Amino acid sequence: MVLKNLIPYYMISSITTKFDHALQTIRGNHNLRQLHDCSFQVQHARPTPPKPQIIIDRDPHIVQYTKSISTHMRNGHCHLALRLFNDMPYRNLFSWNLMLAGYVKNRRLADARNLFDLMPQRDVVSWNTMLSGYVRSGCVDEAKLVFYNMPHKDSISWNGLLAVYVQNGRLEEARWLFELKSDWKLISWNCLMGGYVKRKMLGDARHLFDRMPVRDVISWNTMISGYAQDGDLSQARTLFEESPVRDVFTWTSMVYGYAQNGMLDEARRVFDEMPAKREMTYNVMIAGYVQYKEMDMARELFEAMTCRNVGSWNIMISGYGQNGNIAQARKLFDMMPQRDCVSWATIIASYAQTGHLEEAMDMLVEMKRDGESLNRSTFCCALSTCADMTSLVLGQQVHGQVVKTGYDNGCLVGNALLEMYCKCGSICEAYNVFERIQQKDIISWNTMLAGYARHGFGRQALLMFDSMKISGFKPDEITMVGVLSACSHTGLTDRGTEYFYSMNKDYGITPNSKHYNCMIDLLGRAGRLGEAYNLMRNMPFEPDAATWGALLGASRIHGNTELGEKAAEMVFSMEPHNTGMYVLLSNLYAALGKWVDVGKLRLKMRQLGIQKIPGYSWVEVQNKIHTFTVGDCFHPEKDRIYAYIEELDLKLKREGHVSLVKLVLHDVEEEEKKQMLKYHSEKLAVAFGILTIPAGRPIRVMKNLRVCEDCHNAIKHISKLVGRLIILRDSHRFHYFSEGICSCGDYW
DNA sequence: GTAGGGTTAG
Repeated sequence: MVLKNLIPYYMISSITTKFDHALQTIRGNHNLRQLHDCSFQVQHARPTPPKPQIIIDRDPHIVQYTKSISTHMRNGHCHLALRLFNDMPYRNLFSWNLMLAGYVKNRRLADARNLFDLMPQRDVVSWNTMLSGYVRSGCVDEAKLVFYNMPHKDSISWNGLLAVYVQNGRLEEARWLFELKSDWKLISWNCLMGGYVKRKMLGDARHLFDRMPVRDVISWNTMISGYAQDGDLSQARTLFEESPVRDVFTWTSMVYGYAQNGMLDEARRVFDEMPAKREMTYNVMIAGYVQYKEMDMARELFEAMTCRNVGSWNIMISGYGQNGNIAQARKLFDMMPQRDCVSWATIIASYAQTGHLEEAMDMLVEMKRDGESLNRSTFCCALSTCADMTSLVLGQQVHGQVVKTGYDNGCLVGNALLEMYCKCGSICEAYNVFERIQQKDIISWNTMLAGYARHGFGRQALLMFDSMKISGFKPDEITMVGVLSACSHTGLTDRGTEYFYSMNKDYGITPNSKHYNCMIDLLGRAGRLGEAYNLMRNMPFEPDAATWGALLGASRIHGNTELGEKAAEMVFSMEPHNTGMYVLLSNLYAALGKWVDVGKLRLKMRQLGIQKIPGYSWVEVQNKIHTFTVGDCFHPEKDRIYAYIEELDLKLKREGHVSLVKLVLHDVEEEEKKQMLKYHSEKLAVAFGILTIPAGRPIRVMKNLRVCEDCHNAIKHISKLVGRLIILRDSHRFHYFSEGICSCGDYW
């Protein structure tokens, strides 16, 4: 819960074990063709003994075998189980079923299927086991196939099919199936109701709940927690009062509901009333305090706990981390009697979030030293940290580890890798990663698209958009932000406008504030400041700092002081310390030669305590800069600039730094060039040739002055030639980019 | 010693 605000939602989902668990199988890519291409093989080395006509189930020898097989399977040692299985003098149906169930439990669906196909005979348990394998892995089609081929179906089989629909959000089909027969077991009622609750279809859930012939504590809990999580505490409370049975989940759901919605006193009242509390309930209550920044209350309860579990510690650490008290977080972390991977992930995320990126990476190293193996969640966390540090070198190291564990073609880790490479400006690598992801999801596509857009590859971004649609993905809000920003950064004003106005009709997406901001940016860049301003005025919501920032950016490009000052004023009223905007305004003045105003602005900044702008000088950059965009391809000195850049690259390489400077040039089609020329007035320097410097290492190198004088001078020289550097900074959480400009030699 | 449901926290 606490981490939700820190890292992208798909990452937080991964932290819950359940998701991680599900993920292992869902991403395992078990389509039918691959089912047969698997490692499982029953050895036929020893001649098959004469098959006993009657299966002697109680044969003590066989029972011994099956017991051992079961133990091995429980411990995840499939190969040992298989060896025993192969060694058995003969195999009864029970042992086959046991092996099958073992494979299913260990997520080795392909092996399970192969075994299933080899079975000399199958009973309803075999079929149900196979079905459950597909159900757990979310393979709807395969599950259906198994279900329809089953000679005999019992309530478990029916429930399996229902579950596979429910779990994959295919509630219409589930509903249809449910109406087919009337003798559903309680478990299936609960299953369908749970599906409605998960989808926030509380009306449907309640309807079902009211129709239920029998209810058990699970039915009540599902409904209560549904209301509680939806914030409908009065309904939850009513049901809670009515419920004939309550268990720890019933109580905890109520505490959770109140705590989540900030009704901490109510939550505490229920909590105090609750008999026989468990750590879980304490943790929920503490997490509530943490979320509403009541760290003292959280601490008090934490101290009062007689038996804390790892989760309790983790919540407290995350709470301190989130509230900026990193020292306290670290102290608790060091005090912990036991740590799990989440503890590490939390402390690392806390460091990363508070800007202590180096410490974050150090902890990562320490974590490995401590023997904690990186799992998917921690890999994601690590990669996200690398991305925030824009440290390609570290990111590549983590990537190496990922490859070793074989997580790299999974979707979750794949997406994290993708994001890391995109943020570190290594767009080609990003594309390689993208291609390797076996089952791409919408996030993969969105990340790749946004990556292209961010780095000025507008055309590729739009191509991505098309292939994404061809692959059967429906663009979502985030996709459209990427598309609009791609148009904006490529000068495709008309196309962007078209997308904006038709996205509701075409994809059913109502433009949100981010889309509007993109549009304002798009129009502003094209010099259509009036239109941009009007659009802002007619937005269905109040303009925020980003909106005004886009206008300020446009005003800077087109030298419109009046609008620029107004926009800046608005930004500063909302975000007085938005350094990027100070730089923009300062550059607007500088471009118009208003040096007096520049001076005034700098004075004001100093008064505000903004001595140096982090991220805007070569020495101080460290964390903020993701990509330096130098000049445009029509720059008169373009060739010389590139020559210098290459020279610098060589020099740095000679000093032993790997791939420090990377030059990316676009292939621009003739027609597009014309469009660009038309779009950019001569004054503009908009991204076209992109110099991408993975900021982490080289910058740190320079900070430590380990770079030779030559290189330092070369860098200075480049920026002088270019005249100015456009720094693309992305506030990645919003997929929206604001630009700051640093004047030549202006290393504050 | 074989197959099916709800759940909190990080």
